[in-house]
Amino acid sequence: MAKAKAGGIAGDQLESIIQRIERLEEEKAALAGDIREVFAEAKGNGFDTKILRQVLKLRKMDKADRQEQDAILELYLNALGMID
Amino acid sequence: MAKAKAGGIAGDQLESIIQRIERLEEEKAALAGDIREVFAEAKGNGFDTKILRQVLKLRKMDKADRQEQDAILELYLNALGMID
Amino acid sequence: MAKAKAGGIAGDQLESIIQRIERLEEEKAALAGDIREVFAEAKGNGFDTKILRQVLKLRKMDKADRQEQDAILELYLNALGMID
Amino acid sequence: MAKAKAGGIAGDQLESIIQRIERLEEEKAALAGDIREVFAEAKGNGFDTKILRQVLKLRKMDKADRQEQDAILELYLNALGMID
DNA sequence: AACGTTGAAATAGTTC
DNA sequence: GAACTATTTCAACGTT
Repeated sequence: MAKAKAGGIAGDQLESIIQRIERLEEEKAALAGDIREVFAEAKGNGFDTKILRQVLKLRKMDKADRQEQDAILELYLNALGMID
Repeated sequence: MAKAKAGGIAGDQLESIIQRIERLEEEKAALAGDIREVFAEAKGNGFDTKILRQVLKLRKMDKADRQEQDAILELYLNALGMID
Repeated sequence: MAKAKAGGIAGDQLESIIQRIERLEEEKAALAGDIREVFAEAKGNGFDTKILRQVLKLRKMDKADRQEQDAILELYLNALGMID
Repeated sequence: MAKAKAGGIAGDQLESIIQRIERLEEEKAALAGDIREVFAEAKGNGFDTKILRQVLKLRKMDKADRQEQDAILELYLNALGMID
């Protein structure tokens, strides 16, 4: 009900939420721009961006894979009553 | 060898590039997390996140095309129980 | 009215497209149901669905990882002028 | 040991479960591919896939809530150049 | 039964 | 402008 009338508290809250998110998204977009620049620079130095992306992707997957391995190990140990 | 760099100086460069990008992506991911938090908080305060996203989207489009603004506004007012 | 000038070729085509997709989606939904059943049955036999899902996920990631590895290898070989 | 099955008969069961699910998921993925093809074909015939998806979505909702139908209809007719 | 989490689907953006 | 990739959105699942 608090939010029933416009211009009320809910209106202020809404405005605040929107602004905070828009601010964060600006920063995020700026970082995306920085990343693009690094790629462009790398390309200028003769690196193949496609390969670069593939390397990055693989490293990310490896990391995720390791985390999965740990998670499943823990899950099994847990199921066997060996931890927790 | 100019094209497909490997080893030596190029190896150092490659490492640097990878690290810089991974660092920037971490920061980007952190911001994405912050944004998620704001949404979660808003939700906790009774806002409908789906509609919030529509509002954000519309505001972004605005610079280019304001046409759907009335529709989304009505949608949001409706969600807030301000109009039937 | 809809197909207003309906009866036109576009109307027929549209109808056909919609129906084909809806049919395929029904089949897809049926498969999703089958999968759910297998999980339920497994659970009934004492298996932990969470672990099951984790195993499935890991197997999928392993496969994807292998594909990535192949892709990057090819990319490198290509960059070195060793294939194609 | 009943809870956390491993080895022997349970191992066979586990393998069977995993295989059945992976098989079903393959079929599901194949259907998703078929659907994508239909969309691609429709696109080739001049249909707007985005609007097609909206139509599908609306038809699905219909059983529960027909409210937005008019809007999407106008949208689609417009896309087909039948109005405005 | 709502909540957060996670996986799939869709859209947007980028590159060639 | 077509294909590919990245991001965002949506829906399902398990959890509390």
